[in-house]
Amino acid sequence: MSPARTPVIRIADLPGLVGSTVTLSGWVTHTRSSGKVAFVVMRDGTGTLQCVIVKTQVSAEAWEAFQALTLESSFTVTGEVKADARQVGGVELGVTGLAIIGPSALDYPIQPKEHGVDFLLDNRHFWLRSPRQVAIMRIRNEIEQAIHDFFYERGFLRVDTPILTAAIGERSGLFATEYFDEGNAYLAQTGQLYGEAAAAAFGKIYTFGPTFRAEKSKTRRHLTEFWMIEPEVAFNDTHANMDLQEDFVSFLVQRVVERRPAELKELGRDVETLKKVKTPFPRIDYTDAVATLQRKGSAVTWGEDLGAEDEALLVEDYETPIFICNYPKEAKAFYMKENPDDPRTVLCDDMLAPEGYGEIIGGSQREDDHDKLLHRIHEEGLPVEAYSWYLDLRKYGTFVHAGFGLGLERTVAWICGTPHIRECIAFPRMMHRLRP
RNA sequence: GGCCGCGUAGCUCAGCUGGUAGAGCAGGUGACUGUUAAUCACCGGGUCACAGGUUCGAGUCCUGUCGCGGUCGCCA
Repeated sequence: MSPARTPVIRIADLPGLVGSTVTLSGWVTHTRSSGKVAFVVMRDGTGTLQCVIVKTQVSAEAWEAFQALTLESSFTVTGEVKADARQVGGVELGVTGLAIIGPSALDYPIQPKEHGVDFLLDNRHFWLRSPRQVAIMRIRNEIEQAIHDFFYERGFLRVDTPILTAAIGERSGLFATEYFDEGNAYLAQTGQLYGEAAAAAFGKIYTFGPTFRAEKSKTRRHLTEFWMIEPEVAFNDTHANMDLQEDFVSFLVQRVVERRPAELKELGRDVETLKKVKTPFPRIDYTDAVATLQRKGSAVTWGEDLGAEDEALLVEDYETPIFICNYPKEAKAFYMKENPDDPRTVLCDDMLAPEGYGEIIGGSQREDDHDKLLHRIHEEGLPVEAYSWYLDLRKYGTFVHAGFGLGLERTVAWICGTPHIRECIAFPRMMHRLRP
């Protein structure tokens, strides 16, 4: 036998409850007092609510409880829901009772004023409570859900690939840790190679997980721990791969535009700009891109990877993301398939987001020829033993296949219009930031 | 790692060609019956990152150290 329970009411529920008396719990974001009338702004994660307390209409205990409320104290309040056009949700609460749950010490670090980003990140556990951060996290959540919906509806299988791996993947920095008698284990930089094995088992797969890069990158586009989504599709070539990428990214953007207008407004994001993100996205051959860049005054020469400045120059003429395809072999990873039309290049693409947000996707058709792949592994000086199972995929029923990796935080940053990627994950990990 | 910049009150910052520490916000006390980062009055609050140097005198100039940020490279 369990006792009768009343459902918990949240601030977001209140517009439908005008005229009724409700009890809510939450935290203080702000208090104001004019002597005998006082105002407390409560937040509960679903919204904010102004609670109006008139001294002559509440008990002495409730009035004293109000007096003792400090910023971020948790409290329970009872009152009548009243329509009030001046309020954000269109309602306020005429308080009849108020009790403190947990008082908040007077030195709560985040005040209703401007703070520096570094200070805010030191207090990330509190910063997350602010309306802007709540909006970013809700949009991130919307994007994550949309990713799962997109692939589920298309018959993809989600595969969770290992985070602890033997050295495999790309050449960039690895985080190492001792692993029993097996020597070092490394935190995964990509699930792709496992994704390729899974694609041969299930046809269409995607991974969704954390990845780790130990480079000492100090830019607004880098984290040491970030979340990556890596689809891999059997029998897709590089063209089908780009079709999937543009369908995917435009789906994510339109989903946020449709379902999260309030959050975009909170962030001051221009929705019209996002609405322009429709397929097809321009596909620019690397060789043509270099020519364009040289015409624009860049010093790049054929064979070099494109720098951040070059990418910005290319993107400035477009309102959608663009693809840069078929880079020189030397600039790209060993597993990318040689371009049969120009063996100096590989069948790959980078998707560059507009407005200077940079690369959000890197993709390629994979090398499916056993001997060519083995040759590339030798060329890169990689340990062949570590890749034996990966080579086996080409030995036992090799298959044309392609895939890509989407950086979640970069995508969230672009869609939200945030200046820095570090606001786009709850607890960012960077070179100089391991806590909170 | 290269280059550029920053470090002054709990927070955001000002502090000129060197002259002995400031504002706003936050906090405390009081006033106010409709405020939206309310307003008004009063109050407390500092090893000017650290260590040297120049100088009669250094927050300010010089050197070094530490910490941090931006940018580039690496990539998503």
